[in-house]
Amino acid sequence: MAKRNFSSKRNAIYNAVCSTDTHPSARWVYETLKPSIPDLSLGTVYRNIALFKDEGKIRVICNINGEERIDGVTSPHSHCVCTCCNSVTDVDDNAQNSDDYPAPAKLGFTVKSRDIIYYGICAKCSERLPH
Amino acid sequence: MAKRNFSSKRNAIYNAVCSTDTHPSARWVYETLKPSIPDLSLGTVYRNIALFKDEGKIRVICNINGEERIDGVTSPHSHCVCTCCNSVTDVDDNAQNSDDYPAPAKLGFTVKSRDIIYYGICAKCSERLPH
DNA sequence: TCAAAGTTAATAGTGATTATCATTTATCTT
DNA sequence: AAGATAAATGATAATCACTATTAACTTTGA
Repeated sequence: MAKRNFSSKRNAIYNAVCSTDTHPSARWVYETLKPSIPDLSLGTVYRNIALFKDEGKIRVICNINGEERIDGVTSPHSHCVCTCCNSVTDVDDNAQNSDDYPAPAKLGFTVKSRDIIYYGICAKCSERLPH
Repeated sequence: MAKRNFSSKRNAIYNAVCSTDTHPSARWVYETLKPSIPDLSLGTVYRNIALFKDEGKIRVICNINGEERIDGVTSPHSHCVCTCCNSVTDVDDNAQNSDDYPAPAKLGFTVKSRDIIYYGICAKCSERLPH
């Protein structure tokens, strides 16, 4: 039997993560919800994010400047990380359409998931900066 | 003109990183060198690792349990991260042999580098654990 | 020998994350 | 509706990786 969910704050946190494509940090979620839920505690945000991770409802994308960035979309796709503005954006990558990874398998490594991250400069930063 | 290097500790730290394929953390480097260099300070390890990063002599692979894991090999290759024992191992991946990433480029994203990480269970853990 | 530049140990500080715990809230009986 | 139980939370302190500071020590080149 699935665990029931008694908590409106938990829902709010999950919805906040899922309703953005910014791949937010825990602090972003906290600061975003705080105005509409004034008695929200940062600990609650961390606690529930940890819960969602365990449940597989969200995934960790990367760690930028010591902050973990998460994603509510768990279907396979890749990410672009801008080393200038620290934005994390989605990118559909044909390379993702595979379940077979011969190179790790050859080493006896059982692949559960694969992450591809492109590091570089996003479109906005390219425009803004001198060429 | 390249900055000169007057420091034997700096060399020891760089050599420690390069002479292992464990993709160590700063703490690992510190604890590995401490017996032979008793007056080594953890701050020195962090400071020099930051320096090597700036110089492009080492790269950051991932962040496991809050710890940054680094690699002295900067030529393109992928990594396997065991979610059981936290080992990080190299894997040669044909997918690395490309300089052209059409999917991010389509979004105006300029790719500087790409990281592929396979998450799963390493050979040792597979043997050791019940099937 | 000497001064300037490089490097360091020791230490304190920072910021993200986690643990603790008393309190509040929701659910389940009766 | 009321009491019992379990779930969830806020507030706070603690932890842990990492960074900054600073005074002392080294190396170099003159």
